[in-house]
Amino acid sequence: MKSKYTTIIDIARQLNISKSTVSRALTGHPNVKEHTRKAVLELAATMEYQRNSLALGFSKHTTNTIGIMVPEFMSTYFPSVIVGVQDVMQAAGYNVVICQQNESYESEVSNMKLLLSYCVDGIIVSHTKETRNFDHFTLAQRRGVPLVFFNRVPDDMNVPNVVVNDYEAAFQAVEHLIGIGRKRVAHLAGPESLVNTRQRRQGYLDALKKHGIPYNPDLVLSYDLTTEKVKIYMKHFLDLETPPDALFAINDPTAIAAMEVVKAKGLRIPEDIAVVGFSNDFSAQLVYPGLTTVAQPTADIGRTAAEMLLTEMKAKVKNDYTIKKAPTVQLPTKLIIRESTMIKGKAKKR
Amino acid sequence: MKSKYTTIIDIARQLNISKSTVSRALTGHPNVKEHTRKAVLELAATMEYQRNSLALGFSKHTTNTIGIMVPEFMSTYFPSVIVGVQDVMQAAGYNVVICQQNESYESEVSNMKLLLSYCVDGIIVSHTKETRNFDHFTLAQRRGVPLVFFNRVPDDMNVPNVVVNDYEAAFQAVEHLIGIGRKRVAHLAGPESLVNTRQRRQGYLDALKKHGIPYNPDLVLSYDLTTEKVKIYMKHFLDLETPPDALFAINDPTAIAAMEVVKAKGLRIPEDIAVVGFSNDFSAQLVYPGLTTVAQPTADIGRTAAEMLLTEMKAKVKNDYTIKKAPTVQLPTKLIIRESTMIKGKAKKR
DNA sequence: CAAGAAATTGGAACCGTTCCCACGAAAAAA
DNA sequence: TTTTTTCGTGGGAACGGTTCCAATTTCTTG
Repeated sequence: MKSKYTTIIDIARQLNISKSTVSRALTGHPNVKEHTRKAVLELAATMEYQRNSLALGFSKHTTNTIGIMVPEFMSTYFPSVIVGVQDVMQAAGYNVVICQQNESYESEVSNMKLLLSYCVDGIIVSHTKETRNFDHFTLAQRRGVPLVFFNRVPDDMNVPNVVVNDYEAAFQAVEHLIGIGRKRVAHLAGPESLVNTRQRRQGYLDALKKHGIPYNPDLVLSYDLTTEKVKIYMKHFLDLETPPDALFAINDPTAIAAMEVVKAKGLRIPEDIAVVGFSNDFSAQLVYPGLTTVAQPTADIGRTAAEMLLTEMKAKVKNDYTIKKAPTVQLPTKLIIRESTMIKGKAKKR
Repeated sequence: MKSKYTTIIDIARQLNISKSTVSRALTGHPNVKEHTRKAVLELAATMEYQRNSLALGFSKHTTNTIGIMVPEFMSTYFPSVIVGVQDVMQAAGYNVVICQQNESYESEVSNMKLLLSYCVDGIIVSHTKETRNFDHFTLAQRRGVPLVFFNRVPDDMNVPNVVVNDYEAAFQAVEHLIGIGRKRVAHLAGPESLVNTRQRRQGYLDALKKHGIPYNPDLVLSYDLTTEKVKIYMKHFLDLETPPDALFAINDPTAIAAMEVVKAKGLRIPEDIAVVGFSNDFSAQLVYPGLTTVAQPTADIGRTAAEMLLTEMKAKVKNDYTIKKAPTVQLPTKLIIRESTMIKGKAKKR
């Protein structure tokens, strides 16, 4: 009665048998007499025995648990990916613990060390916007803990990852804006540290080029993804001598915050300025007018990343991606056209 | 070189000292010679030593980690509470792992056992809509692991919890609807299993009673919080011989889904039917027209729950809530009035 | 019925860390 | 100088479970 929980030793003592036998009975080892097994299982149930995963993980160095690290989860993007991951992992008998970094590099490093020190069997990661040093990721690899990245992938690391074609999607989005007759397309880009930022901007640039629209540096701003900055930058755009007639935003929260500024200034969307976002957050369909955006298959991204991680974990000999090419899966996106880019007459009634 | 990570034994061997001394040096025990300490810390750094938390937790039966269990996180409510929890817990030096149940009772039970088997030091919980059996919670208590509930609190358990006054908030919300002249206020309630459902409904009923509006059972429906059901029930309301002129919804996603139905039927909000939600999700301000709703101090709820849990964990002698009253904190709500209940003329321009 | 095979069980090692106890050396007090 | 503290260190138990190996029991089979 010294501790509040039951151990196999308690059970062994009560039944007057050895803890080895109790362990065998509980884990379903075949070489246990039916009579004994039944006695053990019954007593375990009445004593509310529950296996101590710490002890087990400690001795076996594997925990049947994976971690998922996301930079934030106030938009629906990451939660929805997580649900996809849990889906596959639960079916495969793994537990999933979630770590949320609040876009803080410090949190990312400490959470990575937390997961490693708890001997998780694998980690799915999308890094923060502050992350420029990837030592904590290579540390995991050196420890033999498989990593799979999604969405935000460190571009100078050769790691398994699941992404969408940001370049192509951005290209299409901007081409759509040009297609409805816009010539002065602004771009609110994300932080330079994210590979998405660079690829989406390249898509933007190349779409302009293809359609013979000269690149105007005044219409492109990188920012840190905070709402205050969107407002400042969007006001700046609108105060230009010849303001933009369209905006391609790095993501939906950016687009929505920008739309607020446009509406506050009394301008009309899409007549005065058309807007396109990215990711098809839940809010994109709610905002007025409905936001045209690039839909990402979020749940599929999660499921695919989970399956990829399962493959990595099952590899008897750990794959060494310093010498061989890491697997990459690219999932399709889809441009969802809503009122924020629908020219008059074509607009759906609401 | 047999295993991929460094242990204190490796360090001890290399320096030709005992593992006890290494342990002391690493944990900052005062009785270690400065020279020795320096040597250990240096070697630990170059060997990338990292403490095995499993071993530590296993021997000390405490892990400096707390768990938080939420039923879902596709709305902004739970993520925002979690951020509040992390805020306080990180400052207090605790790690936070998040478990998401997808509103599944099974997940809840298995995640609870997962957290217990990993010896977390405490758990913050909001239970799923399916949860009717609370054995997995009492199990935690019997193990001596403190629990703090928020939002959804099991009502026949005496447990520390952080809530808002659902009754009062609902009462005010419905009174507001009556105040703008509505007589036929419908209520889309949640599942009977949630205490919020019952309290908000009681607030609804009492507000009607206070203003002499007879209760009409046709205008109240409980449902399971799935989007499909909202559509069916809302259509049902609108097809009544004398349909409602206002709706009080159990939460914002419900209100927003209901608004879709209203708009699809060509009815105007708020002219034909005014709508009030609950919780002030991020989407409440985005939807058109803006949704009147009861704001909850989500981050504060998280912070308060975290502080309450810290108190519970620090209690030398575990509080036994079978004999004494558990602490409860009730935080204030605020009715946010937006276009969905603004009668003509008063409506803000958009 | 005895010998060998198979089934069942007990004993002990192991996993990494902390912590208590003991011991010698050095420092302080007598 | 001798005694008492203090300091720094080493040794070993403990934590809970699995697993290998050996020992014991039970079952086959000649």
